[in-house]
Amino acid sequence: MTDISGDAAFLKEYDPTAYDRPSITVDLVLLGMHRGRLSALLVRRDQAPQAGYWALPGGFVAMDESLDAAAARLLHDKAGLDEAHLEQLYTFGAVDRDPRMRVITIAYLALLREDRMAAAAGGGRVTVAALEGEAAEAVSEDGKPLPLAFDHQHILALARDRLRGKIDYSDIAFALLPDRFTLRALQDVHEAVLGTTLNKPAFRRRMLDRGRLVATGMREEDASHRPAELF
Amino acid sequence: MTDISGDAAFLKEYDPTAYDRPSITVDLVLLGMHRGRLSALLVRRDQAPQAGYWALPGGFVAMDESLDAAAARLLHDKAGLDEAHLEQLYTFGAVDRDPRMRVITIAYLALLREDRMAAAAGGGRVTVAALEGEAAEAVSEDGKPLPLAFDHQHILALARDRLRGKIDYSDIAFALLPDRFTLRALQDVHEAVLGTTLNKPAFRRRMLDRGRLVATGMREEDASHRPAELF
DNA sequence: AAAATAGTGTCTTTCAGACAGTATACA
DNA sequence: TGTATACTGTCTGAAAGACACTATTTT
Repeated sequence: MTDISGDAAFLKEYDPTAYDRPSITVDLVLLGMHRGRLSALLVRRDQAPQAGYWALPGGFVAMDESLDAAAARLLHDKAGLDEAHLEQLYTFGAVDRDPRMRVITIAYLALLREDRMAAAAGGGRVTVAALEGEAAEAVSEDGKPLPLAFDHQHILALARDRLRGKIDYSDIAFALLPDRFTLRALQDVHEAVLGTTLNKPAFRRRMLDRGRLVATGMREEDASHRPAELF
Repeated sequence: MTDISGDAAFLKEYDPTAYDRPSITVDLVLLGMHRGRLSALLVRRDQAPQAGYWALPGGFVAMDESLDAAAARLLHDKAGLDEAHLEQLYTFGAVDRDPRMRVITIAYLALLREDRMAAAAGGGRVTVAALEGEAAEAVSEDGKPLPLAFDHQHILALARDRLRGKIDYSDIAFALLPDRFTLRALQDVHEAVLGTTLNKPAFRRRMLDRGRLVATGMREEDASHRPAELF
């Protein structure tokens, strides 16, 4: 053992064009609230492999753009959004994950506000699927399970798990809500993401003690009572 | 907006060989305890760009191996190890991170036991560097800072942060210790990783209550008292 | 007035930090 | 016997869950 080093630096000096190289894509997991549930934006494939299956929107990485830039470009092109929480999720590189050729994809997690999700819901090849159960299975609005292409079901589950892991120590929940929202709405988002039910007073205390929320004096306009609004 | 889909599926039907593609490598961040401090294994570059600088061991991903397989192969070739904690860390894809060509690297975090770190320490082009401070700067055994090649300093810092984030809710600390160890040794590892000092009774309680440790009746052989051994 | 939901007060449990104490090895 | 370290008991304070209560709107 301890044969460290040796040939890597050597190989790196070779003419790069002499090697076969995998194709590199970026896939986006666009998550947001829709009809009270955590949902994802999916595109129906209409081409050769896995036609009819649903896939994450994605595209190739250009030679002159970084991975983050490629993800931002795709977010703009596919969802018309320039501002959204966007973070790298995980890189998937199984040899046969795409039957046509070797494709390595860097998955990005993007969080959308509810109105953006609703705006995209209508289109024919685009759908908004609720994520259900431990495997984050995609389910259409009328309750039917949607079959996912390639390893995208797996990617979806990982994105949901990442969101679950980060939601209660980071600010990402705010990315799923409009500028002003009620504490009840914030708690609904947490509950939908975690798939649990939370204690109301404890939730209020935690959120307010954290100091990230700012009370606007304004009230909600609706049926029953009216809550103070917060950043 | 909502122009989702459209050209990505279209592009994917093109002949893949028609596109330029980045080179794909896997880099390993090999972390372990050494002389009581969290340390990393580094290799000195002796070739053209950044010769003399220190780098993470790495290599190209073959067309017929997955990313995980490539990381495992590199771990075997470079450190002679077949069993170690190995997990994907992050993918780095800045356009100019390597001056020679476009290289995207998938960084993996590998955790080594202390004896493995010590075994590798001797070699000429290989060193074991302690990680210091907020930026996880690499420092040689005689206290000199080691300049890192490319964006490897950044990768190192991210690996250390990942370790910090996971150490107290996962079992990864055990990957840094031999099969049997004392609670004091386990606490030392936690403190070295976190860069803090921990409360002893509270630490004991947490670890024992977790139920992952199993007491062997055996005792340490040393100077003062002797602790029960675990896991 | 009734219903519904926002918002609060308080009790209890849990758990971490702090500190002091006891136990067992070696010199 | 003295020193060093493993190990434990207990107090205190912070925070979460549970539950009941008050407040303010609409119908």
